[in-house]
Amino acid sequence: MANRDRRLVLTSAPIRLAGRRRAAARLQTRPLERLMRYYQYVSEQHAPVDCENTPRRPTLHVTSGQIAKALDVDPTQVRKDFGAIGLVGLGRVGYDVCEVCRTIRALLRFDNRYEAVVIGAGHLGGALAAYGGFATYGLRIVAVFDNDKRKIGATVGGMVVKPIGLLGSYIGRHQIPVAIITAPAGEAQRLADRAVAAGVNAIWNFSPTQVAVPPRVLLRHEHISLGLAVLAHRLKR
Amino acid sequence: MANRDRRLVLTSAPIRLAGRRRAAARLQTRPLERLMRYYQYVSEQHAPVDCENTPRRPTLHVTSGQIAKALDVDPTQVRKDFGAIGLVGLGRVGYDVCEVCRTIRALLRFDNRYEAVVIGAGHLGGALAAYGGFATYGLRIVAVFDNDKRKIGATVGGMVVKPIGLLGSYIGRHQIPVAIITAPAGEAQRLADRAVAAGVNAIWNFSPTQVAVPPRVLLRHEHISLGLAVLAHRLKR
DNA sequence: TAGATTGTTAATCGATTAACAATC
DNA sequence: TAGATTGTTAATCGATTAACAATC
Repeated sequence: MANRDRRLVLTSAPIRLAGRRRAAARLQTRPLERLMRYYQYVSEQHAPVDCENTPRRPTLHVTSGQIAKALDVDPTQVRKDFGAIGLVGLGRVGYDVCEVCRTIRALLRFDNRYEAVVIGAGHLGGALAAYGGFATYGLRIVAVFDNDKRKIGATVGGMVVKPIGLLGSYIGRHQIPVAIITAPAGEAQRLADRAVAAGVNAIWNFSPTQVAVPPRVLLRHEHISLGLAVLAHRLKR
Repeated sequence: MANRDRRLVLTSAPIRLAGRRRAAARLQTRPLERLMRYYQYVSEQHAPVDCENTPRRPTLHVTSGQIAKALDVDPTQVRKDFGAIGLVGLGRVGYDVCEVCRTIRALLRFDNRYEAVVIGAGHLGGALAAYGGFATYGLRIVAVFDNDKRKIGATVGGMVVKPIGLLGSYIGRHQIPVAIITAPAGEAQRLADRAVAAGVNAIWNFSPTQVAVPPRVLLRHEHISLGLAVLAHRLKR
């Protein structure tokens, strides 16, 4: 009975939105990453191509057990995470695949578009610039910068590499919120400083070193060698 | 006094090694990653070039507070992690920089050499193959495979791209323990299966999808878009 | 010595897992 | 109905933080 009341509340649009806002505000990195993994799995393995826009009948379902097994997490964890973002399942049936996808997309704001610049036109910078998959999550790379004369003017991921000298004015003029740093360790901090000074709100750092930014700027390190160290250590035991 | 005894024990080679083994066996992913970050920071910011082989006088020191501040962790955490791997500091002085580096290198077996193949000669595969930084941690990429005729025969990171058809025999003949997968999502599982069948002990997966492997095989996903989702979500609040 | 730093215990916090009634 | 699955509470576990004596 209490449960039934709750579902009624949750299907009422404005209150449900408020619920989502609260949940979003509270989401820590770990739960966020789990939601992301649920989304990847469910959208790839279970969802019909365009189910997010045109829900099908009969509805497809996925159980917490399926997700848990595929992603090597606890089924209870999945149900808890889903409950926390307002997803309600059906006993003996599971969760509506399209609703799962839609809810996570909305919560994580995949449909908000953000533009980014890549700083460093090396192999990794090129890989990121050329990778189309980020668009799914709302990120579009719009420019690539480098300070190597041999790279400036070359085409990377369909974009002409610009000199670092133009970085600040480009970010300012186009109000770019994200800078992706793929420069070598020795230059990462200096380049991050320039991007921050020009006004970015977030730094996504792929250089193999730590960079420091003011508290107002979001920072995420993508420590690739760190993953390697973990793998190597386990391999060597 | 108790402390003094402990230090004497720890400097006795065989017992110290046993201590390390125990510590290593217990290390979970999180602590391992922290140790790795400590190493990166201390070796980059504090260590003289070759201090691991030829310790300098006067000895350089680093405090848990310095490390904590730079890496945004708790100083107590640093001291605990260091204590757990047998590092002993000096009151009011800190930890011997070279000893920190040497101990972590030994514990994480950076000097053990492991060979790896890259499967997928796209931008990301090329970036990994060309990146020299992995050598620091013991990984050497020795071959790159692809099934695209336009890529086979091309040179990536100094290596000639081989056809996927040769993957199994190459891994078997050279006893390659690690396969790095940078193929598109749709092919990742099939390629992982082939690498596993050929005998690799570990899969380092950069494809934007989950792959499944038998329990005997180590698996590490490097979920790059996952980092993006976290960043984007925080940016959008 | 005085004061900064370590090493360690205890307290807190949060995340994970177990258990099970409610549900379809 | 019977049985699989959800939703939720309680218990466990581990990680983080606080506190402080010992140390240099």
